[in-house]
Amino acid sequence: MLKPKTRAKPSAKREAILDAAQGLFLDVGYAATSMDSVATLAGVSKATIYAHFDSKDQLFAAMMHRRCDASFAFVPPDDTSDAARTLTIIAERLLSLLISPEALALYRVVVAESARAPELAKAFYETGPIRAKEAIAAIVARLQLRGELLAIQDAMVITDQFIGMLRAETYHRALLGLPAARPAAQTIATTVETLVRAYGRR
Amino acid sequence: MLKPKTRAKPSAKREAILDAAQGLFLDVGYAATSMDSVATLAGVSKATIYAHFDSKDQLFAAMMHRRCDASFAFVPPDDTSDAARTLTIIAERLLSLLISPEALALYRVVVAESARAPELAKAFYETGPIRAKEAIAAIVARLQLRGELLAIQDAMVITDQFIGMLRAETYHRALLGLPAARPAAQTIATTVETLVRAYGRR
DNA sequence: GTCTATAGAAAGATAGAC
DNA sequence: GTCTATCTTTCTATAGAC
Repeated sequence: MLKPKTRAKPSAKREAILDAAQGLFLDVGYAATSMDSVATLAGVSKATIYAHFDSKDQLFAAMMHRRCDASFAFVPPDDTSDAARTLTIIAERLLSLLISPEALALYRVVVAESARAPELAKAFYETGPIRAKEAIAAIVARLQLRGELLAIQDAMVITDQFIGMLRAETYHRALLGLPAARPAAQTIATTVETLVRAYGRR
Repeated sequence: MLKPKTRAKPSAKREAILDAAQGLFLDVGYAATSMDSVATLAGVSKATIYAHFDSKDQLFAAMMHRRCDASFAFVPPDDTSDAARTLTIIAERLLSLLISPEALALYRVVVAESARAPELAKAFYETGPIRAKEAIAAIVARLQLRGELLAIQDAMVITDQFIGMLRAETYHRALLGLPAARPAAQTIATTVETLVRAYGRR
């Protein structure tokens, strides 16, 4: 048996358990989710859960990996347009990913558990945010090669600033469950403007 | 009796309870902190806690308010220097506040509980982040008045972008408990450079 | 205000039948 | 693999003495 238990072939009960665990972990958090409630929601017995997953921790980790794959699937756009147009499309796609209820809930619970389970936080970061970030940095680098953006700063740094400005207000408030102060479209527009002013073709 | 229980005069036992609650809530989270463990750590009986606080929720809220006052005391700098120098000092002070272990832990647990306790998240935001943000926006506005920064964009928007870029990588990784990818000083330097390139005097 | 003692419910995990 | 039943511990909150 080479594969670990948590990567076993999908079965109906196993998927039902993961679905239930996802709903509860993302809704009420790790500690407040009981294995009993997962069993009830999944329509199985608690013993069946332990037949598929060694512990509550491993169930949580399996749920997180499955959701990361689904929540951070960033689709890079064509980058044949000018900088402003390309960055705007990236911003729209990224922000709609980030402020989706599922992605927010996953981020909340991973942040909450990062002190208790550091390797989990690391796995999350490398399975989720880093992938989107590297995809965006590659596009920024190509914009620099084409002269659409000045190459006076590292593409990764510009990408970090890009994502940081996008997450500044809209995302921060959404993460705390507060109503938006500004429309997301406005945040996107001002972010792109600022980047183009700083790094756009002169 | 006008004042609510959670604002009663400080007593030795009450402070000990709050100290213990803070240590545990910030360390292991809300759900994983038991009233028993708070009592033991504070050196009091559990009944004494309930004599001072109506419930676990109210104990948490009292702890949060006390820590917000301590963790978000942003001291605005002189703003008689040029934009780059002023922004650098602000960035240094803000980032050292934000990535302090206490502020990170408080943010983690408030984010984690924001779905369960929305009014708590709101109180946190208004007692903590908003205060620092408005203090910074006021300085940005004065820099604009003095012509150190162009007034082509709202001071609040520039402030959001400023804070967003600062929190982008250093803070994001710190929040997840991951080692820093770059020194904070570098993030500060590139952030200030970008803002000055976009909004600095021509 | 502060304590001891405890009620009553619920937690994570397992034994053993099938 | 899946179930019922249960072990053992721990949880929030309270009763009642002082």
